[in-house]
Amino acid sequence: MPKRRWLKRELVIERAAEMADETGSAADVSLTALAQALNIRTPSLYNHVASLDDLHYGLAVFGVRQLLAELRQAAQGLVGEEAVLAMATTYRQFAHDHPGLYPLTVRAPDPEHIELTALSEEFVQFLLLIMSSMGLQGNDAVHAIRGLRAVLHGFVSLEAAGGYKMLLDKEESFSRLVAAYISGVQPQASEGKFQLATEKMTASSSR
Amino acid sequence: MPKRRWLKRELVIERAAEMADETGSAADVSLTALAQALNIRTPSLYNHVASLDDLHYGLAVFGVRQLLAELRQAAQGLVGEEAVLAMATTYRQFAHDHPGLYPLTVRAPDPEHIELTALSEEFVQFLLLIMSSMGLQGNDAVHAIRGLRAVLHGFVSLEAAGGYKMLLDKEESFSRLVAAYISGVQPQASEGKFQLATEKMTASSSR
DNA sequence: GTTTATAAACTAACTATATTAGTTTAATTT
DNA sequence: AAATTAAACTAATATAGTTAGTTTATAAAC
Repeated sequence: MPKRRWLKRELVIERAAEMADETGSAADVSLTALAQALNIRTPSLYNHVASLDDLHYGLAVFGVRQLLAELRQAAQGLVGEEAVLAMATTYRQFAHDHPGLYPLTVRAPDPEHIELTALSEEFVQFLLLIMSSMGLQGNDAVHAIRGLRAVLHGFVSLEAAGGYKMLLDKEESFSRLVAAYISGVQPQASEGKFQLATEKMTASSSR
Repeated sequence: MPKRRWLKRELVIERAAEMADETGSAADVSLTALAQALNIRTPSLYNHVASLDDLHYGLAVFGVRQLLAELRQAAQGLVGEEAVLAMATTYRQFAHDHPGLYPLTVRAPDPEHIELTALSEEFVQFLLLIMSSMGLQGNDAVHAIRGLRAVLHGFVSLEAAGGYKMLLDKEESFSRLVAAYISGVQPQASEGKFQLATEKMTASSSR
């Protein structure tokens, strides 16, 4: 029974990610179960992760990196509505394929966690680029990103929670939702496609 | 130290709800902590709840009932866009006021749980009524409900997750999102306000 | 090639949590 | 006043995360 040296943090997290996606939730990947899957004793895991929380953090990094990569690939070469639609479809697919990992990608990073914070920032920049191709810039673009993430996350997490039990086609609900949001967020045609990043004086007031 | 007889399930759940909203998560209301708050020993809780899961179920019922009541009151006497906006504001406020309870209101009920299932059905009926006042019926209305819940849940849960860290006003992001969704989901003016419940042939295709 | 150092495994033990079994007792009902 | 019931109790168990201290295979240094 040799003392292996090849077991790295990355492998631990990958295995945990697999297990989380198999069971559908990261919450029931216990250190005990993970250690068993890796053929080591539970306390040995602490050579690779500092705590259960740290494992979850590692899973979050792992998940966000993969999600961002897939979204980038999906939107590659596309602009405007097409880019948003492609991204939306891929986002939803990721949530379906990774029911355990996905929820961990949502929690905003503790500023102390530089790696995840940087990834989050990349994510925002990527979305800003897409919004720019939609003709949205400055504050408008930030509001639009917040809205888009809310739409996507809301739909896929309600789906995962078992909502939408009626027989009606969920894909159509999703595409209608995204379409409705896009059409509602698009700048007026009269303003020209590329406006400056100045704050628009819209009707919506803040309190 | 008398053996009290006044401690009922309802009181246990109310106290648990308070604690969940204080700490911000139902997950860290342990039976031990709850028992201490009620001045009883942990196993005594099992006279009122069957398990930790059952406690969470009780909290879900408690939360959904309260949420639905507040939404009904908010939408009272309003129709169309105004009703939707009032409901949206109240929904978000509920999530803010009840950070521990709110997430439990989202999980779709196990069909075995008749009480929660009935409440869920009530919820849908309430939303259908509002959609009807928006001129949406039949499948259109169901798609619209799914979308609206996604929008609301998505926004408030991202907010709770600590997203939206930029300085930009969150209230404005929210009102823009709801406004965008409403404008995108509204039936075309040319079709008349009350159309029949026939399926529209829209562009969106399902795969 | 032997020695040394290191990192990763191990065992043992502790704490906290949910849960079950069996007992006692106060409050209600007869 | 007696009998019943329900809600509290004590005691004990299983599982989870975690820490401390030890052993040992691998990698580095001589």
